[in-house]
Amino acid sequence: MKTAPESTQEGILDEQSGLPVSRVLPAYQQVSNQLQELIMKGTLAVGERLPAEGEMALQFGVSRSTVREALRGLSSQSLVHTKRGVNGGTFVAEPNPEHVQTYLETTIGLLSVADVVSVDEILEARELIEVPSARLAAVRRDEDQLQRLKATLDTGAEVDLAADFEGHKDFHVAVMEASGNRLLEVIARPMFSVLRTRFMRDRASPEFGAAVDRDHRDICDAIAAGDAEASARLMHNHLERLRSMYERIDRVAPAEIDVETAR
Amino acid sequence: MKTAPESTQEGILDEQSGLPVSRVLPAYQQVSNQLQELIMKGTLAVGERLPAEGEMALQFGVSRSTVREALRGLSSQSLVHTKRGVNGGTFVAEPNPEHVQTYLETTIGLLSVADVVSVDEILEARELIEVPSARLAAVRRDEDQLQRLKATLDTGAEVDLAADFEGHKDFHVAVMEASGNRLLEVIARPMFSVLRTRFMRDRASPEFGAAVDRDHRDICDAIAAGDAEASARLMHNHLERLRSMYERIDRVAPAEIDVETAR
DNA sequence: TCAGCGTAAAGGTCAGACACTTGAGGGTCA
DNA sequence: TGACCCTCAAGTGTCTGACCTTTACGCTGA
Repeated sequence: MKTAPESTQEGILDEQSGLPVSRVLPAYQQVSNQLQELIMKGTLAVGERLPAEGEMALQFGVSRSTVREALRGLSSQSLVHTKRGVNGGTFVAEPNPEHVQTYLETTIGLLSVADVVSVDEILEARELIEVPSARLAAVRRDEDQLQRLKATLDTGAEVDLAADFEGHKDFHVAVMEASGNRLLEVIARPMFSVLRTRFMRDRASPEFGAAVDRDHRDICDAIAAGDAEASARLMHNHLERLRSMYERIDRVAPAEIDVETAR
Repeated sequence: MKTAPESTQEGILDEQSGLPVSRVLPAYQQVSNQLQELIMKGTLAVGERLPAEGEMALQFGVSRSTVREALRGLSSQSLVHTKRGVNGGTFVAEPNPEHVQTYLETTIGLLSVADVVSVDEILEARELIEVPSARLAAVRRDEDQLQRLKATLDTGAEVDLAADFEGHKDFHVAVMEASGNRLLEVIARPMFSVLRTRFMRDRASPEFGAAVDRDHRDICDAIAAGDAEASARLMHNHLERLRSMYERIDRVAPAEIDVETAR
């Protein structure tokens, strides 16, 4: 009988009619988990060097390959990074917002194409973050940030569509930098990128580009003037304009997009 | 001379006084990058099975270990998952918001302890997201969501401190669920968790706990009534109360925390 | 019909070897 | 003395080939 007591096992039947045990994990998982915990708890400090792969293999009682698989997982989460050569090794990585942004960009992108989150949700989230950002920027921006913000407008004769989109992004990034909250930037930037790559194929009309540009200048002026409410309001209007374009794109062929029809 | 022409190389000197080349990447990196791109482009569809490790090794012209290291990286980003046994293999994972939350939780936690982002910034970002969430929830919540929201308040006689914190979290999560924007939830939940683990050691006074509870009930009522502005306002006040406690904790010994002194 | 068992495909793990990278230290020559 | 080069060694990167473990599927026999 397979259903024999399995007596002295510490397990007791729980209410799910299964034993209160957890699934066996592969060795590389366990190694990875342990290391991650050490890093999170600060037992392994930022910048600290982990033992060499071979040494860790001994300590964990596994082969070097297993340790390496664990390390690959951690390094792809940017928790550690490795260096070759003498004095090389595996080091606890310093947390870097850019890594988070890269990760979020790919993930939100996937969530979007898989329709787990809709474009509408992204737009809404973006608005929730960017409107207050503009408000904060008006109050907090220093001279440097203001200059950088203005610089994103200096496209002048540039009418290249791709460059336009770039400038568009730069402007919004600059606003969030000026808001003085890096976390907001980390979160919002990936949303741009996703929207951008999702709609990049579509070419907005020159009129639309001009309208966007005008919006940007108005917002910039409001921020320069330190007018928080105007900044927020203008940013809101601007994002509404963009939203209507995106919605239009989702319904009709790209070529038909126009600032007029998008209303 | 080592500085010989290296003539026919396609490289031309760029303005950075370096060749326009990119750093040589380890094989596992290249494999990982290629696979990631295929997944992002949709060439490998969600749920699709990748070739067996040995087969990929042949196709990429590397050893199986190298392929495995690449796969570990992808799987720790939840881009793929593996199954053993017959009909096992590596499959393109379906995007799952929970994975993102887990990742963000660890990362924001690290950014916080490393002081790359301050607690203030997290609090501010949280407020920016949660206040509008409450406003949206008031308008959009369906009956189910409202019930779940109310359920988080039914702690009754429970005065357990840890459970209190749990309930606290559940309430806020329920509000964001009711807001109808999953992306917001994905972003905001990790922020709770970070704040929570960062301050869990500190025991707020019973008076403070009671005040929090009262806030929650008021917000819940406003949402139930569909009063968007009241919901937003109450949520704002609530978060201000929490903020003042956190700030207080950052300055004084945990034991001294009190709803009165926190003002 | 169905329980049980064998089988084979695929991932998981290991041991050992060699290649490649790179800083450090020492030696050489001007 | 100082600049340059060479060698060495530590450590990661990669490969090979073997064996273990898991698990769906299909066969077999009651």
